Amino acid sequence: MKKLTKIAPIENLSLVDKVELRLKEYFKENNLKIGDSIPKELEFAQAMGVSRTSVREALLRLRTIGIIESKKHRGMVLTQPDIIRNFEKAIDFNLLGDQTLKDIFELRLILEMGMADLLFARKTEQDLKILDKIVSKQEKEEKNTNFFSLENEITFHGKLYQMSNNSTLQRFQDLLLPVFQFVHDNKLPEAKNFKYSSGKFVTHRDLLNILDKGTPDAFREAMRKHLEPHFEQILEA
Amino acid sequence: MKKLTKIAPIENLSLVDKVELRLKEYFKENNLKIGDSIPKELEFAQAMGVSRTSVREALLRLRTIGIIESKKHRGMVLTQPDIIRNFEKAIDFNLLGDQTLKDIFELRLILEMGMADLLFARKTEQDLKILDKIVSKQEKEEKNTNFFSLENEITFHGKLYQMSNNSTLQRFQDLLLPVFQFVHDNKLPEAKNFKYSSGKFVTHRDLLNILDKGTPDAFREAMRKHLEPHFEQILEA
DNA sequence: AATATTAATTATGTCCTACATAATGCAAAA
DNA sequence: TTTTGCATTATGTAGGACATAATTAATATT
Repeated sequence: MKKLTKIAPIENLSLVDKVELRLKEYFKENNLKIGDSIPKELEFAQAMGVSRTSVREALLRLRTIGIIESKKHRGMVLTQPDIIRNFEKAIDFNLLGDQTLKDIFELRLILEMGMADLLFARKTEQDLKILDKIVSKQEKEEKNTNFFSLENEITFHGKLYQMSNNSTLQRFQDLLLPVFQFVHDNKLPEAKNFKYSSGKFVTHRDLLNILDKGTPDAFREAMRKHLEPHFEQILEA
Repeated sequence: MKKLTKIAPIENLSLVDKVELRLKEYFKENNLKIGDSIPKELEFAQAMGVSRTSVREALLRLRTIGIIESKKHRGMVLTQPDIIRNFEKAIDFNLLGDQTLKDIFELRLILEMGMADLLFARKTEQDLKILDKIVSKQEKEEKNTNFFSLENEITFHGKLYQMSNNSTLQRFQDLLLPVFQFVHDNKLPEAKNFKYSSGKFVTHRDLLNILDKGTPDAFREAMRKHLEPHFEQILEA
């Protein structure tokens, strides 16, 4: 099919798309910040020469993302978008495809491998005590076994995320966990009775001891061994 | 203030919130998957006994997130949500607060520290050649200097993300980069003329050599040194 | 004068009806 | 068989009306 080189493409933005772009320009031109009030729906509609319905639909997009918040009688203000919220909804609707699930599973592993320096910089005595409690409880339940328990993993590692003192990371992990668990339960059928196949077995106790008295490098080495079952599965794919 | 224990809380979900919940239930009850068609706006409105406008607002939320896609004359289908898209918009509107920006800056570092195993598992000869070109070009420009260049960082590390073969991570990085750059340019005033303060200087060439012939552990150690300027800044805060 | 109550106003939330528009399907003509 | 024209379809847009929660102002009570 030969392209028509003399005919320019027709702009096919919908009216609501255009309104949204105009809103963005308006916010930038006026240097609006989080917390600032913005004009009313009717004011925007009149200024743009469109119906309130179209303005409403554009604003509704921004509301969904979290860029604005609206109150009856008061109007609307700019808010900091919650960058995790819509990720939550995607998961809630069970609409992530296999490839994305796999990506997220890997992303979780990458984060676990990458957070050592933050943990060492930000650990407190209180944190270590709580971790000790978690590990002691897990040791009682497991009794010298190498079986992999996802629930214990989630408890221990969840605490590590908390210790990072990075709230975005924590919120992100709250979402990664269900995905991780879903993939683990449904897509990796051999995982449930998994035993460590090679190398030294690194327990949560080992990790905690290093976190208490070791170095970030040593922690990374140990974490890699600890996560070996998962790495084995994804790196062979 | 003593709670009234005999009075049940008033449900204050808006009508559109309720419609959204019903839609979610409907999708789950009918086991709908990506690509499946869903009923028309009017059909939903009639079935739920609400106006088309309220259904439209609920559907518009889902459309914004990417859960559904609508076509004139054809109706709507379920799609895999693009989990990165709304993150893009948050950045586009310049509405992230300082704390979130800092979190994202750290998140980037964590990802860099964590991706070694994927790189080693998925590197190709082609990848290494391209990296060699990138590094050679950078070496020509720099000529035995320890100055930190953000642009070179972005080029080199961007290629690493690509090599991970994890599309979510790549898309995520496309977003992290502008934030990283913004924070670097605007929030870390000392960064522009930064020199390495301690330890052995690890270049992109060093990293590439290890990636070619070394181990993931060695790569992690080297990467940590390479990223020392950034880590210094966040870990002292 | 201070406080409580009521009324008025405000701006978003919801509803309804009508029409516009892009897209598909079908029938007729070439 | 291919092209054109028309009818139908379902989302997109418009405009008006009313509902509702929340704020402000006015009035009544103490």
